[in-house]
Amino acid sequence: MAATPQLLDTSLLSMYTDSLFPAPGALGRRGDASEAEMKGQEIRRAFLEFFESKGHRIIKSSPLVPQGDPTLLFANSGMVQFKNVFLGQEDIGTKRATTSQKCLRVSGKHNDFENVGRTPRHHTFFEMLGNFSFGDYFKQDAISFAWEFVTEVIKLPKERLCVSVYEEDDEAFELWQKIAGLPPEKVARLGASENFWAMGDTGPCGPCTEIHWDLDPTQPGGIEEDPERFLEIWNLVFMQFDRDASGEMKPLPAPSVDTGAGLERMASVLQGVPTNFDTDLFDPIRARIQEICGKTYGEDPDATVSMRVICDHCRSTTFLVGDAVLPSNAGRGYVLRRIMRRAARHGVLLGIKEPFLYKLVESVAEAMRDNYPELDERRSYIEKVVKVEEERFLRTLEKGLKLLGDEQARIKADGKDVLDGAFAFKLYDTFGFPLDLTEDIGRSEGFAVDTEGFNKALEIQRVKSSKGGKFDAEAGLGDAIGELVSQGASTKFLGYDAVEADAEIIGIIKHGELVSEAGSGDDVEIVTNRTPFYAEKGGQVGDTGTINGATGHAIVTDTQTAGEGLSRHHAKVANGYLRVGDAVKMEVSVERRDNIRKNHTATHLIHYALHRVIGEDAKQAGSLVAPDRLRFDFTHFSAMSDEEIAEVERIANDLVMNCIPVQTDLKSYDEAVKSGAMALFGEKYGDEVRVVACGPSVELCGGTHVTNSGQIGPILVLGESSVAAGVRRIEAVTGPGAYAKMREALDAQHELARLYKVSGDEVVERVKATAEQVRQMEKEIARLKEKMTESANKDLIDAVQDVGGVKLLAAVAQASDADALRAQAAKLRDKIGSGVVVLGADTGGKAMLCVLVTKDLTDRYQAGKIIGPLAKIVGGGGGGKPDMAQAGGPNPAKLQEAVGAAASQL
RNA sequence: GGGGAAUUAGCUCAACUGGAAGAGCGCCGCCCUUGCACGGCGGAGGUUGCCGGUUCGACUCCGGUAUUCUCCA
Repeated sequence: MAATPQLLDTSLLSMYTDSLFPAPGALGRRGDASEAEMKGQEIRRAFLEFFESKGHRIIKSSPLVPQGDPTLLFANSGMVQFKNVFLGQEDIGTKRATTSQKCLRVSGKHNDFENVGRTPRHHTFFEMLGNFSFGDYFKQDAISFAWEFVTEVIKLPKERLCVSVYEEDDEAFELWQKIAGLPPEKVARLGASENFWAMGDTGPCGPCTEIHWDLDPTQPGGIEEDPERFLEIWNLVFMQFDRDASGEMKPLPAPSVDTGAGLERMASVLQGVPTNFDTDLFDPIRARIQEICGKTYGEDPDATVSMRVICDHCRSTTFLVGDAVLPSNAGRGYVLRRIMRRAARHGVLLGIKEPFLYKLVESVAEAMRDNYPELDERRSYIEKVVKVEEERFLRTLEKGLKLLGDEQARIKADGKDVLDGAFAFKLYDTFGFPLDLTEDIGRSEGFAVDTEGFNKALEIQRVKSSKGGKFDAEAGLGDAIGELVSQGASTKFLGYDAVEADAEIIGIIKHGELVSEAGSGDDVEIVTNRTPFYAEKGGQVGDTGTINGATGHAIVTDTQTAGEGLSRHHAKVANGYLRVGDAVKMEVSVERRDNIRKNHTATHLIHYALHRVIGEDAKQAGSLVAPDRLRFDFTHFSAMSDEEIAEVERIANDLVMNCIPVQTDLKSYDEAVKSGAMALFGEKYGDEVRVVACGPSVELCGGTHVTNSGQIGPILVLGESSVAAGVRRIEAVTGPGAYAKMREALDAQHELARLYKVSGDEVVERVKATAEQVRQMEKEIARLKEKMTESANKDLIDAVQDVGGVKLLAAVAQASDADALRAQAAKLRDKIGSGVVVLGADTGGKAMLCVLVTKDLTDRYQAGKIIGPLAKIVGGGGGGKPDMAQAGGPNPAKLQEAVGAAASQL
């Protein structure tokens, strides 16, 4: 969202290069003794308390991973968690809010993350201070609040401030002069690209106004003349219009305010330091990096850039892992991996030779402790994740170095000094070896890299990838749902207490469009005002069942959520027709739902048992609760031992056998967490949450459960496996499914016992003994075969003939397969010392031939050449190496003829 | 979601255009030997991830599948 300070353009770099790399001694903060500089934490607190005093509620930062918003990878501004509030789809019980929001930005027009560290103010991770009005106050108050805070609370000198407004926003232009007393030349009118904000092509939008800090007041001119001299510190967005598809802007009935001020740059201004990285927010991190690499920040320009990169990236890394993101090869995890690898790469540039990023987690936690105490709690876990990923990357680099070394030898042998761009790309694309590292090595080893070829290959790959994007079959569905939502439709869920209910159809979607009626055979989405059907959420699959109306009935095959508070029933109309407005009776498939309940409660018990057995670091990383099975993914760095799995299963079953009632309470989030409920981190919860308790297992959960653990029946863990790096999966069955599985296993055991004629508990020993017996017998057979071959060879050796001074042994032998034939021929070859051996055999109706030539003769006779014509005789083909060849054919009757022809081949 | 790779002994990895599955480390046994990565000899350990196809013959080629790595979105 643009409701944020825009990150400075890289062009600033050239202008302020000098201040980017000041002499070491010059790094001190602004030395005004008259005015104690504010610490980052003090700025944050002052901001929140200031707005609290103006009637705002202080709200916690939401996690970096936005909930229920697939369009956004990460929270990138303060307003993200209030999106639905601004749209009027959610009520949080206050019209004024203020936050310090953790944000992450890795791409976008002004902030390619490759720039981070090279400029004074680019970050991937940063904090945004904001105040929000949801249809309450508007421009006048927003401006006067901001001005009061800037000039009276943090006391920035008025003469170094100026503002900008949207060129058509006369109202804001006037207000600044009136409220702040700014002369017109200090209020710049800027165009839409700078000062007009929109959430998307349609929807809420409006003008912005920004407060800027003059970096060099000795220069003449204002923002319009010299934009790069001014540092934007606060952006106020006035959500004023609603833009429709035609581009027409209608005024919103209750205009809103959304503001954002970057904490890091505000601190840099208040502390009088040249870059955000020099603020106290980074003190412990900078100190630790210097300690690790033994270099001094600010001394060497390249090293300083590397340290800044690491400063930034270790914050992103720590917070991302803390919000349950794991490094992976797709989506959010991939972004995390790239950030970490870039940091690791800069570590190498600083001369650090081993994993070090994980050591910075502690420093980040220390620097952010005041506002994010949870980092301390999760520290050991975060460190573990980071270290594992760093080690993985080092392995990747090693592999790449080896490949590069091989290729380097090759180009040197060819007398070239340019590394193929395609090879550099392959190294990068397939093995994750960074291009800049390849270039570095080239520089020291004396070869160039064809970067043009590299970029070409990258472009081809990019086009190929984006073309692969799946056609969005549900695109129309989103629009239809949106229309229903805007009509104020919502579905009340009754399924905690009921499995059937009367309801009214409020929407039917067919082929992505809203229709008024669905006829027999139609595949549709049916939306009702209330429903006992559980819509897939939190891993629990959607319910199935039937919807019956007076004129027809439909079979529900799945239920999904559709945006805020809406459920859609995927159904096929079996007969008759259903219409919007119809009163219907909705019935959930009870048996299926009961099995889901069992599996869901069992999932909680397993989760609890895992914590008991392998510790609190076993964080939930996903789950599936289906009628026939359950799956539970959790973070853990090694395979579980059989004993651990057995222990988890035992604990879970103990809880079942104790028949513990399951209690569900509605509580406030804070109250729930205080009472010890397990909340998933990285998850956003509403103010009121459901707490599901079954004995010692207490979790926040919106799913459906049994009423007593005894109803679950046996819990049987089927296996434990790996899903991704650092994530393990447990699969289990319960109730009837578990019983059937156990019955099956016992039946198999009984069958084995019967076949082996032993009692059930002796089966394992008996099978072991039998396997050993088989092994011994196989050995004995091999020994006997060899003996037989030897005696057969005694006869064959007499058949040696002399062909032009070369010994030739050509004969038909007895052999069961090609391997045996070859072994036999090898024995004969060793016996004759020098010569050619040609053996044929009938192996189960197939003709096999084998030709061996002793090494001293391979320059005159090649086994592969000799065998060709012979193979043709038996109707097949073959070949091999100079000293050994094999062939086969379908005609064993001609074996004698083939072997006889050998002499003529010499 | 789409592309590129990898999967061989307990571990790390070889095996050329399809033609006898190997090395180093580890393990077991024996010998030698009072010290640091001792040395020597011998041995066990393999359904080459799984399923299918092509071929006289597949670790090798083709298709599918699983897992891991990696790039792009």
